[in-house]
Amino acid sequence: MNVNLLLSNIKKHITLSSLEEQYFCSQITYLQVSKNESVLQQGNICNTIYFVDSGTLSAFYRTKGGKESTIMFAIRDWWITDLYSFTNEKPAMLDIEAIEDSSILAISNVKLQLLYQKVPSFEKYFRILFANAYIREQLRALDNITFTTEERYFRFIEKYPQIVEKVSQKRIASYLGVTPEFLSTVKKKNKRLKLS
Amino acid sequence: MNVNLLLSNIKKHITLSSLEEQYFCSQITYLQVSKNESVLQQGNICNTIYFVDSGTLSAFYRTKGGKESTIMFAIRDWWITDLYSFTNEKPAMLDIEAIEDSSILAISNVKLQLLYQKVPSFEKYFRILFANAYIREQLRALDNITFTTEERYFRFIEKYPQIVEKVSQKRIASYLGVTPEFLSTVKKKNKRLKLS
DNA sequence: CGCGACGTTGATTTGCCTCAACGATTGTGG
DNA sequence: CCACAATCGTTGAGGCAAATCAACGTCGCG
Repeated sequence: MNVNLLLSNIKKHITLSSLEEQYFCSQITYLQVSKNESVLQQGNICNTIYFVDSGTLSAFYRTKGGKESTIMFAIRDWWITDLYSFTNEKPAMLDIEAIEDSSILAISNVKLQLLYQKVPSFEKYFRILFANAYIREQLRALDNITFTTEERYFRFIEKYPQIVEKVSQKRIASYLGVTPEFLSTVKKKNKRLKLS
Repeated sequence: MNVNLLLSNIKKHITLSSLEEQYFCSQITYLQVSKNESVLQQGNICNTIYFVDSGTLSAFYRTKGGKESTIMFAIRDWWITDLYSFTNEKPAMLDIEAIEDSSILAISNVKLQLLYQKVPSFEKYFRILFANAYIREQLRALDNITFTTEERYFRFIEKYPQIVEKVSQKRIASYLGVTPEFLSTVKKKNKRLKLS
């Protein structure tokens, strides 16, 4: 396992002594998941947070009708979990799956609580992470209630080009809350405009 | 000024020595705002976070077209700020206004950073707060992309009855991202259903 | 090779918006 | 304290955006 990416992510926000770094690494576990493999299923309690070292994961909600609503994508250098289930120890609403072969670092809830105690600067690290996640989601809500589908689509591909590379049109539609068919016509319309 | 509500909120998550508590209180400022008064205007840098001791505030985005998109409401016992502007020290996208006469406790960015240093358990407090805020916004995004307007309306009034008491229909529509007219017809339709 | 998922296109339907008009309520200046 | 203006919620007519359903070509995969 390779913790360099994760460590350099952490060091953007806090500094660790070499002892602390060592302790942290001893708490991390490594796992590889292949495309379409699941790391969390709706109904189970999510007791792990995942850091994507390589590959791409997606978290989504499966409605009774069988439709999927994508909550988030996680590419290289992103954390992902069902934070609701994780913090409240309630059954997960979300599924989390790899949408390509991926290498993942993981830390359990129990070990994270210990980590907070032994290395309090991780409180700061996750305080910053959650604040940023909150800001992102707030901006997403703003987009959802303010802009048309078309505008939201182009704002998305501008904001997350690295995700667009990795993820099918269908999943982007599911993230935006529209049908794949409609996304297709939006693209076509704008292609014509560009050419003329 | 009365800090009891805020202190009891904090003590749900962390414990403070009496010295720490005293220091914290010395950093807090008190302000009263009357209905329609603004505490933040789009374009200004937001360097304060606000805790609502009594009353109700709302944060919203004003589009070029003059439409307003409500990002959040803050009632008694809630924090509110433009966190994007606050953490990045960039011009605020949001306006924050009192929608009824309100009593507010405030702490500036500078003082908050000091507080983190002097009383590190506040890292934990805000870590938990931001995590919860993140979860809430994620669930909101899920609602936005998964459910119809009608379903979202009833989920909202069920989830936030205390907000519904305080806030006009127009603002709820603006929070849900629909027109007040349409919300009106949704209500009417369901009133008829209940009666029959 | 053949099956199944994906992206595309078109016809039809539906949800929601726009605009306009109206009473009811709130707020405000004389 | 009243008269007037302004805002809010409601209702209806008409239009547009997006969903649904169905059909088809393409590609990756077993």
